[in-house]
Amino acid sequence: MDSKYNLIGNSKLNISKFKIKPKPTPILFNKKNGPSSPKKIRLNDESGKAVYPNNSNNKSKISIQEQRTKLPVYDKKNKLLDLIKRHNTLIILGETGTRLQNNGRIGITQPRRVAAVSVAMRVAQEYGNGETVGDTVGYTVRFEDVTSKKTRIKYLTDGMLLREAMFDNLLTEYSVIILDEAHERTIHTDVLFGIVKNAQKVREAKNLTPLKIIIMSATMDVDHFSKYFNNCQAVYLEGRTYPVNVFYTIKPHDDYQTACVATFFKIHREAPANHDVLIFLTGQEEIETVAHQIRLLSKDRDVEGPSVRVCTLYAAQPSSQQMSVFNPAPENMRKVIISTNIAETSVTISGIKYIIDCGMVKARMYHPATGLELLKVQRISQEQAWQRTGRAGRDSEGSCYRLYTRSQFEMMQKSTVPEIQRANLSSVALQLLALEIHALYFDFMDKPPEDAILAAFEQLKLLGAIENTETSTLTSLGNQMVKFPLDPRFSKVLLSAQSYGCLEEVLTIVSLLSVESILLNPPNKREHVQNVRQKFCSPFGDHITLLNIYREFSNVRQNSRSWCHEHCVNMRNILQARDVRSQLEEICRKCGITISSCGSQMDQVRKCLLTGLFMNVAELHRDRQYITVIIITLYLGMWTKDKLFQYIQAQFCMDSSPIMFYLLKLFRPQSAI
DNA sequence: GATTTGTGA
Repeated sequence: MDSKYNLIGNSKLNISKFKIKPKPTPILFNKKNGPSSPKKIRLNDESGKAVYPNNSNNKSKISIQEQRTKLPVYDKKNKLLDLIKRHNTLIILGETGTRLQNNGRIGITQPRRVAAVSVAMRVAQEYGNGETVGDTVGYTVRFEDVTSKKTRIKYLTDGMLLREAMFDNLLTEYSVIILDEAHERTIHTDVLFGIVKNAQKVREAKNLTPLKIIIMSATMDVDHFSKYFNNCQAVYLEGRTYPVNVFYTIKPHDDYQTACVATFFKIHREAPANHDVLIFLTGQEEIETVAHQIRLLSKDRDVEGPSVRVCTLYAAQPSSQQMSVFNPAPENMRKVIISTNIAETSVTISGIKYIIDCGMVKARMYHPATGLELLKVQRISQEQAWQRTGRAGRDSEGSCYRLYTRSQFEMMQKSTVPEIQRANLSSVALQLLALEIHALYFDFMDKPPEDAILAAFEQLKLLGAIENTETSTLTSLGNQMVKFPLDPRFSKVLLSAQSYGCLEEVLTIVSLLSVESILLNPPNKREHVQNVRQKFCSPFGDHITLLNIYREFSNVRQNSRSWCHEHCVNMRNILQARDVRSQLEEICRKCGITISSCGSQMDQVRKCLLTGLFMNVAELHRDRQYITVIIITLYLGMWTKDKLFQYIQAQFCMDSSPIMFYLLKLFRPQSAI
């Protein structure tokens, strides 16, 4: 188990013969005796978890039975089953599918939709008997429920199980809950920890069918998990991966972009053409500039080595471009993929021999005092570093170049701060209140900061979901808000819409605001974008502009793909908005809310938006900066938030008010109210 | 004067 990463390799590099602008510092790497093992124990069969179809095609043609016997877990199957039978809560380190004879369903959660769906398909296939997904083995994710009365093993996203828990906090449908990928510590998994733990306890006390809990994780920090689950038993499953040589730089390099380029060409000169390289950077802009530099330099006559295919990979990209990273390069060509942390867990690419890790990541932070979220580039954790390293050792031996020193590595945090400790908690607080739990007293594995919880309650109070911040019960408005799979601010806007007579419009706008941006802004087509969008622009603000775009999109009868292309609209995201919209519409209908349109009376829409989004109101200052009114008043220390709210409402109703109406998700704030 | 890591209901 300790020999997963061997440390071998040559530390002498010489890259000075390459011309790189700005003038490159030679990047020297050290071979150091790092930790002999990373923080991960994984079984290496993930063929069922391929994120994209291309990836699953390289599944070999051997039978399921043969594949099964080759799994590292195979020999330990009986021992494992025995342990599961004997313990009510169990932590499994490693990765496995499971089957268990019992009454009631087995629920297995995954952080991502694709994983839930593809693992369910694989397990259904394993089950045999000519069954298909939806029979004994099924899955439930948003927009898609492929289960039946027969279904005994149900895969679902962690967010989905959380939603189910809100209507049945004892999870009576299930006799076993398996929380997979628990080490990822998504907000949803973290809340589920407390909910399943409580359900197990209450079911036992009430003499109901016992609930078995299995936590599957790839982290070594078992003690933390075990302690939380009343010192339960933990099992290690040994994995199988190939050794990866790890190198550190001799001295620190602040300019990691240049260091990336230099290191790439060092590898490029030495390695055979079919050895692919994966580079981790923090964001779109960085990726595009490094890609540009590598493209230019690789065409330079003085540069030795095969020709290069440069692929970029980040979530905002259109999916057609994303797919291209899976196409193998021709025989005599090297493929280099430059990616954000999307390639860390969500997208798995085979054939990677080399990793270049810049050691940084862009992370979302939440500032409770102002209620604003921001993205900040910061050092990765050691766990993350090992995760990146591991992307090389999947098919064969590989190497990882870390663009930081050994001692910088040791200074890094051991593990990533769980999301729940750095997020806006208003949604979580609302969901817990639906279970009559006050978030301040919830049994978190890692408690979020108290001021973040209080800020969430403050927000819920301003929205009218609760009467005071100490309460554990919701108002009737709050109870309605819980029904929508949305940020509480958006739920509030939807529920106000009826009285403004504009639900038709608001359904669209809220859907567009709750998905990733539908607007693509390719840097080389800036003028085209401006021209083609002109006709959608509304003097009433960006929300109305978005509404106009959506309306035209839904009027396009044929070939919406080319329409999207022509108008630089992200097809994937606008289709997702359409799905969200119909889901929300359905929920409204079930609540008996009538859907009416305000025609061209856009001030109705804007007033309605304000009922939930008033915290984002900002003033435009002379230096063209937007400053939220909340920040201004907090800074001046004059007003309470209640007073602020009244002020904004009063201002809004006047005609020539100086207040700007501005949201975080807007592409170009332009509208004066 | 300029733009956004990644998930999820």
